[in-house]
Amino acid sequence: MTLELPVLAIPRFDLDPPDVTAAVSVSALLADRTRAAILRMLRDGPHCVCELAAALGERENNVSNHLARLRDAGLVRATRHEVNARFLYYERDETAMAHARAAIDEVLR
Amino acid sequence: MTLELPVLAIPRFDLDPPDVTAAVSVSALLADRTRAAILRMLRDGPHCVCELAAALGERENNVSNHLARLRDAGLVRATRHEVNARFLYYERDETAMAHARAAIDEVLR
DNA sequence: TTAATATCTCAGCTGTTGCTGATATACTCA
DNA sequence: TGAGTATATCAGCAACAGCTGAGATATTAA
Repeated sequence: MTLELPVLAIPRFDLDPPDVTAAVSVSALLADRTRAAILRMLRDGPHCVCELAAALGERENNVSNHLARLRDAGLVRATRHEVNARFLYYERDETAMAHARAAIDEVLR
Repeated sequence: MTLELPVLAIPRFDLDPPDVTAAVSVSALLADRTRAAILRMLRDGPHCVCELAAALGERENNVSNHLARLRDAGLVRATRHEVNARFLYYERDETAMAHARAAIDEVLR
């Protein structure tokens, strides 16, 4: 398969810059091993901070910080456990996740 | 819709950390407005550095730097124009783009 | 060959981001 | 109520990434 170039080399200087702010915000969140792993782990169901921290070998306050970033972005939310309310279980907001995916797809598709 | 939590609050400390290195690398590339916009613009066909720089309001050496990052990652490649070989036209490697998308989908899906 | 254009490379500065350590809050159980 | 557990918050430090400015290479046209 061969490259399709304009017949004459006449650069166009009237092109509009695409709006990629949504994709960039989401990517910045995913561009960290801890946050990406958290989102991947929450695919399989809710987890509390101590479970995530243990699995990732990270300190809990560190994981908590990253969860705060994801919470601020609306990608996850927390619920206290009914039986033992000292555990905060985090789960993904699947609607927000779908939007995030769509924003990145707009660039990569 | 209600949150599905374990009946008893018994944290699991035997969970495996997911491998998210591919998704993190791609996201780091997308987490920059210039690079994301370049990839989006190249969706519509090849462009030379000066076109991309003009559309984005960025300096050409800056855009060239970002293109080098995308090239090193295998996401784009460059070809000199047949008629006027001083223009380097960049195009996406759609196979690499598909892999990038799959890596991110593994986290967001 | 010389001048101009298009692109690349890189050192140095700077703003951003993640981690650490300390402290605060919330909940449970004795 | 007090001790212990789970989580949150935040200031300060260190590492990293992007931009600038300068200089190099490649191609074309005069």
